[in-house]
Amino acid sequence: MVSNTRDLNERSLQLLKTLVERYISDGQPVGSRVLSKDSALSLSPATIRNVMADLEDLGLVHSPHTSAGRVPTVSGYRLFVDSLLTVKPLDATELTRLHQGLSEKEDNSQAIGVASRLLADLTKMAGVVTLPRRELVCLRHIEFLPLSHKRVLVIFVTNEQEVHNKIIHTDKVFSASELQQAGAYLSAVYCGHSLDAVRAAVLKELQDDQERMNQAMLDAIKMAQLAFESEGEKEDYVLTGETNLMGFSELSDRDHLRQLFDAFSQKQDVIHLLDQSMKADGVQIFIGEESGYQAFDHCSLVTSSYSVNDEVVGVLGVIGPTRMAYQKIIPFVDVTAKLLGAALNPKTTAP
Amino acid sequence: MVSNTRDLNERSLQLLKTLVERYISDGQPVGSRVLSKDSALSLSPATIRNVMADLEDLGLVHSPHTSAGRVPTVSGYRLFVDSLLTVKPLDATELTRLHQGLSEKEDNSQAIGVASRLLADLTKMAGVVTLPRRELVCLRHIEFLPLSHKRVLVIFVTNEQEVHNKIIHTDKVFSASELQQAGAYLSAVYCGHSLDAVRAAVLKELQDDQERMNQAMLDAIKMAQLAFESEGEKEDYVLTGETNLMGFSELSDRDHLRQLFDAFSQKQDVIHLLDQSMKADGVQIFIGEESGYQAFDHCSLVTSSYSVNDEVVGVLGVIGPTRMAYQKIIPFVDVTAKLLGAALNPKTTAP
DNA sequence: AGTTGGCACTCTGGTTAATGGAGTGCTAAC
DNA sequence: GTTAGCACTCCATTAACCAGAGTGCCAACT
Repeated sequence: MVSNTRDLNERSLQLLKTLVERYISDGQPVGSRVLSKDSALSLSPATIRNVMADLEDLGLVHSPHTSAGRVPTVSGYRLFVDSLLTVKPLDATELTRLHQGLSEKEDNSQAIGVASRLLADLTKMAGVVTLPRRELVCLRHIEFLPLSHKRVLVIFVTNEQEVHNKIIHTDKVFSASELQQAGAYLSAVYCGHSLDAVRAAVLKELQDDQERMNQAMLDAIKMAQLAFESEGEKEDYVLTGETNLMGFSELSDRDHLRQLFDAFSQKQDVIHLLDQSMKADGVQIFIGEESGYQAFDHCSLVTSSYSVNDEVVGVLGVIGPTRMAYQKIIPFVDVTAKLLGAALNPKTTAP
Repeated sequence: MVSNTRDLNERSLQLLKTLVERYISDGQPVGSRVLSKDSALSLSPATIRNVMADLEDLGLVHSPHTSAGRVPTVSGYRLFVDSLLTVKPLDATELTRLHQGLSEKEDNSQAIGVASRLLADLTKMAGVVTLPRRELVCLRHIEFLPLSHKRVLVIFVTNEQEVHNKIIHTDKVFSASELQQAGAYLSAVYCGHSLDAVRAAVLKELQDDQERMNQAMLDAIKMAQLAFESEGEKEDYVLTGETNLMGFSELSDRDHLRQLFDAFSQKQDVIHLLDQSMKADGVQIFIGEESGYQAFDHCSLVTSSYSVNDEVVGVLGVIGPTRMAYQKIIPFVDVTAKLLGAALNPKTTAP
């Protein structure tokens, strides 16, 4: 079961490679005869059958039934993408479409949407892009509006133009003008800092001795604390082209499909998965069950983190059947990530 | 092909009714024998066959093949829901769940989401709720923030706590304080008016002689015009439980399913359809092809508009296979709409 | 020792035929 | 107008069969 490159000679690897390539393009179990013709090696089908038996022992390929050809297993795909695969450069039309779509957008969230759509349209699979991380984003403006029942509406703007809002509950009733002052004060003090930094600073203020602050400042700080606490949880993503997945026979089973779409609408599992690939940079791949989520058992996920100002802020990727053209998808996801990073307006730098 | 109640005697209608009910509950074409037993009328299967032949001539039922029972056609369903159906009252547990879920929410958009989920969960089909109409909503606060390149970020708050934002392009560059003044001015003048009213007032100002306004006021008005123009287009809805639809055998065809889900993600057809039912109040039903959208050919849509302060502000409904339990769904959608209307915080009344 | 041709064997997928069941339409009798 | 009876049609399931594809293994070859 150990699938290590060292266990196998050059020839076996070569054969595994052509087998995977062939299976990816045809979708049919591939037998010894076609493999014999397909591979550069000139070997008879019989020899190839011997090799196949070895590969099967190693758990790299699998035969659906006695007289079918072989199909790559998850480990087979893994070995393929890790050490065998030769990436295909993007073709020109795809590249131009990417460039066109992702040239400077005036609106970041628009760029996210476009990226997701491009991923889906060009790969004919599902495209997913996470929204850029909040913590790394910097505060530009904040204000408060009074609501009824000791509730306050917080509106804050980050980066160039992203508007967020939240309702907080306060201890006492504030007048509109008090709230306005608080907003002005906080805007003045914290503009240009990242949300992370603001959160930290606010906490520190609250712990420090509060002698030197007047009541209004203290109230403002308290509200800021409420506004920004646990603001990190609302991660989200834009998913496009889910319906493309319904076309694939390997996913067309009703139950699988349903599990998958359920996962999409509950979002949680997908977010976890994407989060994982945020840590590593560069392209990351989850093949079939590797993801650990049952819903994705028959899917693969090719992701790449994207960065603004050399800082990883999000992840994007493609979801499709395990049998996907990794040679093309991998570079494709890679450059899309880079282009998206470039397209996003850099955050206004902190003073 | 004319399916008019007058063309048919009581007995035929009675039989059609039991046929539809039976088909709804079983999903099998219903034959003369079962119908003979099911109906209160004591008629022999042979007699029933005669009646069925009549109903078939009228286009109310249809036989999948020579020796299958009958299945209601779209007109059959239509006649059923229009004149034959006896509504089933909601059962207690459903009612309590609705009440619980839709008791006063602090956040309107939260209530919308809950309503959608309840519709989906309790019917085991897909639930949809449109966001409340913007035009009827009243302005509470507006302000402007400068962006680069003559762009301005508009943030406005409507009703109690809904925050909207938009980027507009201005003729000249404004400073932050100019923009702040403009916001303050507009907020002061137009707060409490509906967006519709504001839009109208702004236009009027621009057409009137502008002598009595200073430049700053004029700029403010112009920006308001930009901010509110064509703001009506962004209609949207919350759809839940789409995946429930994958369970129905009549929709499980890959192509149909895909069309349907495509329609869901493109939204526009669904919006059109929902818009239509916004006009009529009370429950509205689209059966199969009646909707006019191919994607919904095998679906039915039961909707009801919901109102706040006696004004229709949105629509909600359930999407499922044509063969759905209309007797239950109709009252269900009806009360959900009423409860949602009640749950939504009434808009702050205009002065 | 590795490679190859040959051959028996297995499994699939499609086609055909046969059978039973369900339900109809029609006719003739009530 | 209603009903029983009957012939007929169509579907679904099962079994049988066949051709095709591909394997595994053995014995022969290099």
